[in-house]
Formats: sequence, C-alpha cells, structure tokens
Amino acid sequence: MPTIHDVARKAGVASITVSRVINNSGYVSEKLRAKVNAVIDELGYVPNVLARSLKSKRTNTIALVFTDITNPFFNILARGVEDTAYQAGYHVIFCNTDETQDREDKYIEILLQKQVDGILLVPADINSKSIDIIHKQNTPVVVIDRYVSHEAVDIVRGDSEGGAYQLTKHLIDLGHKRISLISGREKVSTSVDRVKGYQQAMMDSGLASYIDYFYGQFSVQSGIDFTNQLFSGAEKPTAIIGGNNFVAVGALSALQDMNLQVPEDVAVVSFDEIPVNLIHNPFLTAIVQPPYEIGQKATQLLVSRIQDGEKSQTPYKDIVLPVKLIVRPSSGGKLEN
Amino acid sequence: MPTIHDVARKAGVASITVSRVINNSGYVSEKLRAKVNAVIDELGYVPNVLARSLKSKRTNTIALVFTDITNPFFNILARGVEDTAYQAGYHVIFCNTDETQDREDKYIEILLQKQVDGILLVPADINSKSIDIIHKQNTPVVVIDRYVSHEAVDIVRGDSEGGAYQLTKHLIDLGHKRISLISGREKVSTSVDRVKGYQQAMMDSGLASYIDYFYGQFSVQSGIDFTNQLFSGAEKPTAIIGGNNFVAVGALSALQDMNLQVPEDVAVVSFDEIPVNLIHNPFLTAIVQPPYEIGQKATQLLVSRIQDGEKSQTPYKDIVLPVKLIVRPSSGGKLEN
DNA sequence: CTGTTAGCGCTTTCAA
DNA sequence: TTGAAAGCGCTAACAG
Repeated sequence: MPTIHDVARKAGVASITVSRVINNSGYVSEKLRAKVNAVIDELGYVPNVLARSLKSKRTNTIALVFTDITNPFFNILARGVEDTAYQAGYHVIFCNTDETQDREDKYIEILLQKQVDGILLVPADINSKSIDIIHKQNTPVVVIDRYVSHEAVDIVRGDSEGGAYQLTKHLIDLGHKRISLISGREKVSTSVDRVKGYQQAMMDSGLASYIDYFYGQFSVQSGIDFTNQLFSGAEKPTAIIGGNNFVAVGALSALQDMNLQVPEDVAVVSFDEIPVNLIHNPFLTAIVQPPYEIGQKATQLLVSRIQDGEKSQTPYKDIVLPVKLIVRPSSGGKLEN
Repeated sequence: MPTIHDVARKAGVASITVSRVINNSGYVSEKLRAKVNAVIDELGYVPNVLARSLKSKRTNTIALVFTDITNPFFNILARGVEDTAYQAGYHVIFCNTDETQDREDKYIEILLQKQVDGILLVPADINSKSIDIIHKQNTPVVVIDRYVSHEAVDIVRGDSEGGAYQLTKHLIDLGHKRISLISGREKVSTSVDRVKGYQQAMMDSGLASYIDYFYGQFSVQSGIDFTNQLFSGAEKPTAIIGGNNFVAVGALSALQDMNLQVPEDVAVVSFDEIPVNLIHNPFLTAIVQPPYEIGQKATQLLVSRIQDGEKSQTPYKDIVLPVKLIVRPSSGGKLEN
C-alpha cells in the first residue's frame, strides 16, 4: 500500500502538497496538481482515512443500534437512516441487539472505541444505561422509536399512545366491546404507550370493565400464544389488537388454526403494517407509523448535533411523528350488535 | 477524552504499561494492573481503536455492499452476515446501492479509504470493475448472490439455474404449457441463470416453442407491467414465473386488478419467498434460497481470507448452495387439459 | 504557492 | 517485570 509519502517522493514534492491535492485545500499550482494526480493514478494510491481521523477527530461514521433488521418497520427505518447519512457524508454501522441489554452494552462499548461521530439508539430497555455512557464520551446520541427514563436526550418516535387510541376507537365504533390488546415487553415505552392509548379509549367509551391487555413480546410466537390463551377462556374477545405487525400475524395464524374467520368471527387490527410491496392484497387494518421518516429525522437531528458540537445549547427534543389509521378488511364492517 | 497517556501519568506508569493492561498482553504485576484499572475507571478512559488500527493495519470492520436492505431476501442475508461477523469479532458497515453502479463505485472507494478488512459484494453489474479495484488494495472480497465475468474471486450464491428448472418443471408437471417468465435485469447473473434454467426445462419437455421470457427488474412494478403486457396480447399464458418475490407480488396484484383468479385462471410461482413471519397464510409456490446461510457462509469465507492473509493460496471458490421447491396454493392443482 | 515541524493515540521493538 | 524511543499515515500551524 503506497502512502502519501510514496506519492510525494515520486512526484518530487512534500507530502503536504499531496495532501492539499487530494483534499482540494490550500493553493497548489496546476502544474504540481497534475503531476501529483498522475503519480496517484500510477501508484493506485488510496488515502488512509484512519490516519486522517486520528488527527481530525472525526470518522464520518455513525451507528444505528437497534433490535432487528429483519422487521420491515426497522429495515425501512434503516433505509431512511442510510440514505440521509449518505447524503450528509456519513457511513452507517448497523448493530442488531435483538432487544437484549447485553448485546446493546457490548455494541455501545465497541462503537465508542471506534470513535463513531454519533449513535442512533433503539434502547432495549426503558432504563438503559447506554445514554449516560455515550454522553460521558461527549458523543451525540439520538434515541429512536422509544423514550427512556433518562430525560436529557433527543428522541424521535411515532405516536404510539395516540395511535392505539385511534385503533381502539375504530373497533369501538364498529360495535366491539370485548377488545383485547396483546402488547410487547413492558420494558419498552411503545408497549406501555399502546396500552395507555387503548385504556384511555376504552374508558372514554364507558368500556372500562372490558379492558383486557397483556404484555408479551413483539413477535409472531407471542401473538400466537396469547391468542390461544384468549380463546381458551370463557370470555372470548370479538376483536384483537396486535401490539405490532408480528403479533398481529401471529394472531391471524392462531385464529386460522382455530378455524375462526377474520373479520367475521374476530376482528384483528395491528400497529405497523406489512409493507405493501410484500403482499398483493393488504388485509390488516393498522396504525401506520412512518419508519422512513423517523430514520430520516433522527439522522438529521444527529448530524446537526454532531456538526454543531459543544457550542450548541439547543434543548433536547422529543419529536413525535403522527401516525395514520388505514382501514382494511381485517377489522370488518359494523357489527349488528 | 482522556488518552492512554493521561491514564499512565495519573497511575504513575508508562503508557506502554497501560497498553499491556487493556490488551492483556505482556507481563504486568498485579499491583500495577490494579492501579491502572482503577485510574481507567476513574477517568472513564476508552481506548481509541483508530490509533490502534493505524499501527496494526486491522480495523476489525468488514462491509456489506448490496442492493437493498428492504428486500426480505437481503435483510435476512444481512442478519446472517452480522451474526457471523459479530462472533468473529468484526463489525459490519452496510451499504445499499439500489443496483446502481455509480453508488457501488462510490461506496467501494470510501470503504477502501476506511481500511475495512474485507468486503462482501453483491455487484450491480456482471461486469463490475469493483473486484479489480478492491484486489488492487490487497483487500479480500467475497461476491454474494451473483457471479461476475471476473473469475478470480470467491463467490457464494444460490442455485438459480437449478431452481428455475425445478420451478418450471413443477408447472409443466401440472399440465401448463404457456409458461412465461418475468426475470430481472440482464446485467445480473441471477436473472440470466433463471432464464437458462427455465429454457432448459421447457426444451427438455418439448415446449421450446412456448418459451417466453422477459428481462425487466426485480421489482413489484416490473411484475405489474409485464403481467399487464402479457395479458394484453392474444396468446395469454396459463402460468407466470416471477423472477423474484417482488415480481411475483406485482404479478399477483396485476392479475387481481384484471379479476383473474390465482391459481384457477393463472398459476403464479416465485423465486424467493415472503418470509412466513410476515404473512399468516403463505400462498406463493416458490423456490426458496437460504439467505441466512448464504450470508453466513460468505462471511466465514471472507473472515478466513482475512485471517489467512497473503500466505493463503487456496484457490478461489464458487460455492453454490442448494435451493428448495415449496409448493403452496398459488401453483394450483393439476390442470385437466 | 510550497515546505518543515510536530503530533494525533497507540504499540512494536529494544533495552534496562 | 517495566520503560524509552520510534513510527503507523496524515494534516494543522507556521515559515518561507
């Protein structure tokens, strides 16, 4: 691997001159510039960004630490992050934690050692210590999708509580009373907020006595398990709210195995949808968050924090993006009652 | 940010001693080790991996340059890569090219400057120059999913040709003759191989005169467009092979808009499926490649190339993983004929 | 317009 | 068992 010195020697100039050429900085005569460029081509010289970063203290790399790239919500979000970062001149390191604090901690440690310029974090736990650890290194961090008990931090997320309220209201308007919610882990703010919105909607409609929710996981299996449990009891629901897309798919699958028709026998609705380019006839009524925009907004905020540096005293933001109810067959028509 | 020197000074030792402690290398007395560790905690010292990499010439970072994280095939593959890399002590930088040579070129250039230890590449074009460029920097590269005209390179991919053959044979066995294939871009080996397998199956069954295929894109829109085109002509097919999952979804969607029933009016089959955790009743008959394993195998191969270094003279490998036909409703029962 | 000097934070000699 | 010196490849600051 040729270094800047090799180029300099061969071109008969000082290495700083080569540096000026490759960075287009400072004055270099056309003559020298041409000569240097010729040598660069000849040698196949590639600048070593590591050395540059060691001086400049900037790596132009950010990290996205999140749960699972396999979930459409998160991979679309990841595209939003990457596209935005790319435009701003940053690279992105992706880290899947599978919602485990252990993996999150390990990743954060390595990322800080790697001197990333900033971190986008979907915390595995509402009490995650990561934010303090990151802040201690003066590294900017933006929390995505969930809030945390730590308040002094930027957050970009969808409106889980409002969305759950709308979703529940939609079912109530159709005549449902026995509405059950299968939420995610209680350690995650989206799970909790969806329960809150659901409870509020039930109470506002005088259905407080029908409130029935569970904290499980945001997974297909959790949807299957809780649905089976719901239908093994005496008081069967007429409608199920899946805490996220995977849960809803699990619910549909369990109902199918019980030979129950959706929406005729049971209505099913969901938080987050299955992207329409993956299915030819979208079926699930859902509250849809804008994952791409969440990724985009979070990245823009992170980049601005990085570039403003210490001087920026802008107070921390909690950006809550609006969600949208999309009605499809799975919630069915109005109940006769 | 405290440096190794700050720690050394405060602990009253030389920085090399601190280095030995954090790397667990060389001899350090228990006494000094304890003192150094205490100071590290006190100062919140985090080693700068950049500086270490500058000396060691290893960044423990690899890159995955591919088309689009949003495609389930690729995001599951990406999980295979990340999980495997993580276990081997490597981080992964993800780069989406959207199949454009321009973005691929830019990414490769930056990655080399970043001194990544190796690159996993899904080339946008069968004639991609990237491999030569990467090899020139003595950086190992493993090509994924597709082969390229450049032969001196490691490749890990699924058996597109054999898969397409099986898929076509399946339709022929059901009694179909007018079978049309909507493939991807001709610049991509998987597109070409799927056409080859299809052609071979048709010829082997004496259906050469019915051969009818198109090079489009691996996208929903392409599936819609070519399906519409197919059904605007006089000779309508009785079966459509989607070149990948997106194309098949597009075909299904177009057929639905034409009020044609699948599989009663038209059979539809696909290459790659929609992951079962995203849909509750899998519908598409498909040839399924093992994306996770492809990512895993490719990463293992890359890591071994990195670690063997120059000395390894193992010849380049072309690893072709077997695929599997999964029959579901969309291909229908046997035709009466 | 071009070059010299010094140093980013760490680790590999080599020496004590 | 510990440390001093030198240098990885690059660029800011200053000189000329």
